[in-house]
Amino acid sequence: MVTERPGNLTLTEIARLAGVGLGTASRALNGAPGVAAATRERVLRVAQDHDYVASPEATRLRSKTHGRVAIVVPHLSRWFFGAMLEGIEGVLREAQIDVMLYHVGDLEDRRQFFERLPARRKVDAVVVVGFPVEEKERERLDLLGAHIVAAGGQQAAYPHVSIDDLTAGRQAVDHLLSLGHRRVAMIEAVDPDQPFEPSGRSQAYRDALAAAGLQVDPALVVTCDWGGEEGAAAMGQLLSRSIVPTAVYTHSDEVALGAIRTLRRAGLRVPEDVSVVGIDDHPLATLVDLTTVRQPVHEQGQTAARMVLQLLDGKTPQSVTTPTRLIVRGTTHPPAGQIDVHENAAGSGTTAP
Amino acid sequence: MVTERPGNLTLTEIARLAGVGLGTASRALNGAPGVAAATRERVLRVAQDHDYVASPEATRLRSKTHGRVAIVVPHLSRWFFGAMLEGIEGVLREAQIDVMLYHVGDLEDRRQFFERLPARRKVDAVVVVGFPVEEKERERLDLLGAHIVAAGGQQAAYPHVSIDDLTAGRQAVDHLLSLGHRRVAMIEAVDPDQPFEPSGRSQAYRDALAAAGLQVDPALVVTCDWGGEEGAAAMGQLLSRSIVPTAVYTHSDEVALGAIRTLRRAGLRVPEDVSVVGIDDHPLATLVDLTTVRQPVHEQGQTAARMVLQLLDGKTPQSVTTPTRLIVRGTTHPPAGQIDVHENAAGSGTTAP
DNA sequence: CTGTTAGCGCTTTCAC
DNA sequence: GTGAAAGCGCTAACAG
Repeated sequence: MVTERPGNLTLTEIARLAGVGLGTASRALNGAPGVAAATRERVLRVAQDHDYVASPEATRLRSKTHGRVAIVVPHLSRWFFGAMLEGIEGVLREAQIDVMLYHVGDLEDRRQFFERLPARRKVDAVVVVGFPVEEKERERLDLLGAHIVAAGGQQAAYPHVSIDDLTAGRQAVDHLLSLGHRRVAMIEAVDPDQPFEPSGRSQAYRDALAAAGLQVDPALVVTCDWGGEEGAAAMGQLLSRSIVPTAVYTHSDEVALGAIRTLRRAGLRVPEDVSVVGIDDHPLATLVDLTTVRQPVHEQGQTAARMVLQLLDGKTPQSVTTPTRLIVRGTTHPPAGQIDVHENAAGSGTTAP
Repeated sequence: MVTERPGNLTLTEIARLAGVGLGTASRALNGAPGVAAATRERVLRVAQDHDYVASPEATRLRSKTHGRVAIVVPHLSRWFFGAMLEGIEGVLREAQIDVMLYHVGDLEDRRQFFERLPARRKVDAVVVVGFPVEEKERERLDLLGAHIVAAGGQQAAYPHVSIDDLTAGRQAVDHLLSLGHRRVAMIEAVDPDQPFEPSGRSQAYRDALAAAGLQVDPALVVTCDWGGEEGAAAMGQLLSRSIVPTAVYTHSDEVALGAIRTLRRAGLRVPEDVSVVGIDDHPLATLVDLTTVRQPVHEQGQTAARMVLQLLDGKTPQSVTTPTRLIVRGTTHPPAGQIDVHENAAGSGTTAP
């Protein structure tokens, strides 16, 4: 419990205090073979007493490895990314690997990240969360000389884990269709801070309608930036058009919540007049009784981290697609006037404000 | 643009390629004085061409500093913590400082963190977010030999930034009181994963009632774990008691949302029958028209990071308390009938749509 | 088993 | 100005 210069003795000092050579001290501390039990014991005690820890810089300098991985995320305050981070960090921490965080909030941040590569020579692997890495960026990333894993985005280029947007979207739209809706609108969300990327969730809408023998009516589709307020505005646009939908499919729960607010403010009841479905199963979705498609985000994060571990272990991980599931709650309902269709909702009553 | 072994030449090699000595190369790259312009130019070009970056381990080994700070958070998927993280990371990144992330999700994680001190000898400072550090833990933290800053929690021990819970709570409760409410309930939230800490938000409730000349009725107070579902259950408890409140003060927006769901499911209208107020101004609050007390979380994060920068710069930062502000939206309203009290019939089947 | 000796890649005197 | 040399704290290879 002797502690003066808080825990920064050098190995050499520890060795001297324990009355052994530098090499022996090192071996003892690292559990390397070839040290007498008694000697090891003594060294360990001295180290313990002085709260000794090896200098990571020095250790890493020799060992060529960093024991660190970088996580690159475009957002930090959105639930999806937080949950992903939590999943990744959890298994990495358990493996005693340090996590470095890089936030690339907008295009400029992103450009800088790939140009400066601040993680350069600092990490053994990087996990890219929730955005597709472009060709040019991939070249830069190669310079890191680190393993790369993608989480929450389709990335043919790297081992990755994500949901199938095509399926998730189908689950949402098919649900509306099977309730009997025919005028199904879509609010498609794009991330304004990232390069445009054609979305599987949008394709799913077209596929679902086609499968049901319906035409896509451009008047029923509107695009907005990702986010609740944006979804609310988009719903406003939809309502200003000639044709009013009986159901709205949105790309995310946040957008769905915004849409619902607009609908209610316009005096429309949800779900009696208009049904709304989201994607994600955000923790607050259940609190507002939102029908949605659940994706296991935390789990995806864990899986991504395990893939990193495999990579560091010299193995080649398999990309995985995590399943999604429709969660029927109170914001979807057969269209007004429609005399009950077979499929029933599990949701309980909601209220208009 | 010559790149074979992806960006991992050593300074020695660069020096040789540039036809200069090791020392000169180092000086040139670091913008140190005493290098002929032409020479510096040449070295820079060679380095550029080979995508050279110095080995951080080697550099740090000599320089005794890490250029890294740790952020310790108890939650990652909750908006508050994500926003805080975003604020901190932003200014740190701008200062070219790397961020290491440590999640201490529950008591066990927390114990391990302080016992193992994984950030030991790896960071120049640590930012503790949203939880009070105990005496014992502080001793361990001292071992890090790093600067410490606290964000989002009252920590007399360290420079810190946070809101004043007493004030925030008062703003919420006083609002209800000023609307004319007299039967004001409180759902107080505690973090089940952290040691119990008396909350300023609870004290604010007592203070506000006292100031209004009202008694605290234990039947109107219920405690729950932090979170929406928990808030919903707590509201259920409140409704099962003899006396039904006309207004409910909750410690956070998530809890408020849960409470609202329960109220509506019980057939009570919000705000006509019962008013509800939260704290935080969660981004979704506006989408559900929740009256709340806003705290500038992102900004708190930025401030905390700037404090870190000052500390690293040898200065002594001043702790700061960020102001909060009541945001009146649609979930609060004067009590029904102000005069006539009994028309509530809780739990009956008056279910609105 | 254990002490000694090279470096890991870099920064920083110190001479020239 | 610039090169050579001395470490930063540690691990690994080498002799004892």
